[in-house]
Amino acid sequence: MARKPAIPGVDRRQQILEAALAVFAEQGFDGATTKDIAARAEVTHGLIYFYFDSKEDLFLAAFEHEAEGVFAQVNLADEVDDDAPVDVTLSFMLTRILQVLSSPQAQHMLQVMMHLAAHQERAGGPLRECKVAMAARAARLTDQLRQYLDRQVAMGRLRVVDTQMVATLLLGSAMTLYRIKRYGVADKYEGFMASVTRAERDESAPPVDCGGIAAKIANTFLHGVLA
Amino acid sequence: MARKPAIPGVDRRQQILEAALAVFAEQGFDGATTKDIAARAEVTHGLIYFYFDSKEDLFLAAFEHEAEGVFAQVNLADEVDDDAPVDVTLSFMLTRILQVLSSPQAQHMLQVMMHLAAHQERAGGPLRECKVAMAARAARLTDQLRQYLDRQVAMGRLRVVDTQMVATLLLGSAMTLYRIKRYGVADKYEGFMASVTRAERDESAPPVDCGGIAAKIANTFLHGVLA
Amino acid sequence: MARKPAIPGVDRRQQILEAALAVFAEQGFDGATTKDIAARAEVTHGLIYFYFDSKEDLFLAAFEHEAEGVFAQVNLADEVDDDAPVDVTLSFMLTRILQVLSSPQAQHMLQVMMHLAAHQERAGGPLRECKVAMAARAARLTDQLRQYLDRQVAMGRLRVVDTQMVATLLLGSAMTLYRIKRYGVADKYEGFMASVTRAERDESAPPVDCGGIAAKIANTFLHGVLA
Amino acid sequence: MARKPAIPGVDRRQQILEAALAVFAEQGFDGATTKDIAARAEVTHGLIYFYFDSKEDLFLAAFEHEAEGVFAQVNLADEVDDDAPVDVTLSFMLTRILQVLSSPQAQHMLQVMMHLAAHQERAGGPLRECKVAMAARAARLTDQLRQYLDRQVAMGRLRVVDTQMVATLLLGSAMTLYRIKRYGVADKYEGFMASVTRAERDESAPPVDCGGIAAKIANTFLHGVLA
DNA sequence: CATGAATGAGGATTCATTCAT
DNA sequence: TATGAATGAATCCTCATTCAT
Repeated sequence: MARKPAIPGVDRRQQILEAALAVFAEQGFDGATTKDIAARAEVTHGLIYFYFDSKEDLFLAAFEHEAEGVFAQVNLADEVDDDAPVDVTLSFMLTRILQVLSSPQAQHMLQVMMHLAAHQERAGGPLRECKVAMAARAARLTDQLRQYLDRQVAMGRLRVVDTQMVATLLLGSAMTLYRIKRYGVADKYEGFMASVTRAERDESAPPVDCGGIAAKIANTFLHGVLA
Repeated sequence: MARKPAIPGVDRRQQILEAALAVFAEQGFDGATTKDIAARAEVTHGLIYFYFDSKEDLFLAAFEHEAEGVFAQVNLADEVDDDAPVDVTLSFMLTRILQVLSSPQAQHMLQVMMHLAAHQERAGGPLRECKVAMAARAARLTDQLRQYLDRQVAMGRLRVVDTQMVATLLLGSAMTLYRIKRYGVADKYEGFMASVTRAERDESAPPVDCGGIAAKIANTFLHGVLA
Repeated sequence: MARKPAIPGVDRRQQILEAALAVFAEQGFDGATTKDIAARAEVTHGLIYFYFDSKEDLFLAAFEHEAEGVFAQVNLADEVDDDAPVDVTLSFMLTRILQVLSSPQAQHMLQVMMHLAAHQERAGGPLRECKVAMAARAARLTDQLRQYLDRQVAMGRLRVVDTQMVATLLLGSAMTLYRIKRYGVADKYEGFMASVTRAERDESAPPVDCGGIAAKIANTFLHGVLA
Repeated sequence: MARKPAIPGVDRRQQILEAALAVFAEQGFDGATTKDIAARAEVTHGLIYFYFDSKEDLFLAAFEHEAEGVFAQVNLADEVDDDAPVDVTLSFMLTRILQVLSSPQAQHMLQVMMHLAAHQERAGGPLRECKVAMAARAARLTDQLRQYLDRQVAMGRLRVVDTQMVATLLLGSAMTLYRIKRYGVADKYEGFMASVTRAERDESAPPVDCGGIAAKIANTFLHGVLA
């Protein structure tokens, strides 16, 4: 895991990849410059083109590089006990996801995803495959959660609802709260759009209580808010 | 060479503003070029600088121009009947919001907001005030919803929960489902991130059933999913 | 002499001419913008092109407009008394010239002349005639002074010298000292190039003692500095 | 497309610097275009920005680059013999200065100085430091000459006069005559302003007789013109 | 006369990309 | 591998100039 080895010949490619993800996260694809990336990687500008064919190529590589690692860690299917109480299992799943998304690497990736999501035209190019790949990975997560819900419905533990929708809302809610906890403006501005509006640089933000968020969400969705 | 004020009723400034919002929505601030905007507005490149001082100025103007109009239409507080059944009122509120967000203008604005949300560094400049202004507007919505929830809790119609969080989740969920219905990839890729990953150009997309979405969300949050 | 009459219809052309000279004086031909000139003249940008064909045309007009007036005031030939003592006459002539150059109008003109003098290529265009016209006017001054010197040499009051050169040096010295007194950096930087290096905006500079400068120069040139 | 470091001995930066000085000399700061400079340097437009941050940066670099070299060659103090006859020493000093100013590099520099001198507003920016630096260098020259004069006054060889003024006039006169000899319009237009009005491109102008000019000036100032 | 909107060419600057070394 | 110089297209912006009203 030698990072930035100063000693030449070691993994410059790696350095570039990491720097690129960071810069793309902050500035977006268009806003990022290859020179910035080189500087961040402590590498000469030209070297980028030894390892990568183009800015786009670099973007793809940097993104997939991290995406692979991050998503490999989340596999809801393997660890689920269908017989455990629903609230426990649900909390557990959401906690797991939030924990993975909390890693610094995942942070950059999520940020890049937001840029990707915002773009339209540009995505007509090769960046599109990136979006599709992401969507697939995301879909896998939702699917696993939905399948769990389906089984619980079959077991009579949950009432008959649109499980696809519920799975989607559960995961979306987790993301929303996570972003607010991490970047959210204190009290006033917390809101559904705050999630979209706050994304400031604050690497040193306090760790988020993943378990707590997960539990609150699970409780709300399971019991509802009616008296 | 003063040309085409031929069409006298047409306000060039307006055309530029609208074209700008559309292009910024598609490409983001960095990706958009003033030339593209001019072309879209069917205006010469130079004219932009007659009306606006800079690309940034144009961005701000275009954004605020629309934001004002859009948010003015959503005022949850005025139309709420505290005595009506909770599910009716809640559905009504969410429907209202979704309807407003469905307008083409709002679409562009939302897209731009996503770009804004994704950026970090760039926001250090004058674009930041834009984000802050947005956050404030968004917060107002959440607040109104939360206050309604608070009153219902006081009336004993809802159990005691974190109303701020619930309000946030309700609005966030509405947004998520809306995006999926409108842009979502059919079955497979619908997922919590699909909301973030799909945002293709499809002006001719079928109208979204705002009332339906609202009702489903209200039902889920109110009653929970337990059997 | 109604200046800037606010009441429309009056001499807008005049206003523009004056503003143009001032701006050209400060910024040079290339540095000046027609918009700046319009603003200074409190006139709309477009109006300039009603009165003048082009920036160049305006430059020429503004320059000649003032040059005519200024140079008309200096006519050394008419007022010279060949029989008066040389030092008196010489002082008188130099004083006269310096006084004329002290007027605000002349200041702008001189400044513009410096810009003109500095340019080469550009002068290949129509600005060249401007330079030539100036040179002719300047030459007339030198000639008149030289003719006076020639007559004094013939009268045996001056020794036989290169009168053309002396005339040139006398006028050049007057200019040099004038500029230093008016714009010069206090003590340290006064120098032969200071004349070329200092030309700051200071409309409110104290009036220069034209007579004093003239007397000192006359004395120096007449008697020399040897003990 | 890295091309022509083919000619390895040629320093591109140097080429640009020289081309810049030449173009700035001809056109002034505003009139010069970076494209012109690039063309003159036989370099692509973009390369300028590899070596310099901006047009202004380039201007400063080009100017100081040459100024340093030129002024280093003129050091009146070192070579003066206080005991030699005044006319000899004075002629020597002026000759020295004129010779240095005759070099092609110095020519460009002087031209640029004239542009600088003519400007006011623009100088409010970073170009101002340029002017100040120049003024200081010029002042050094005058000082050295004045100190020599002071010593001669103390030795009783010169009468008591305003040595600062005389030094200034001597140097100014040298400059004036030099310019006239080099660029002056034949007979008619030679005059005190011709110095300011003529500055045409004529690289192939005949060499100026520095010694002759110097001698004539020294003679005039020392003995005066009275019979 | 006067205005202000409109135009288009050009200017400084940036940036992805290439290539000799 | 690695460097850094070099390229040229594209970008944002300015400005002289024009013209309908």
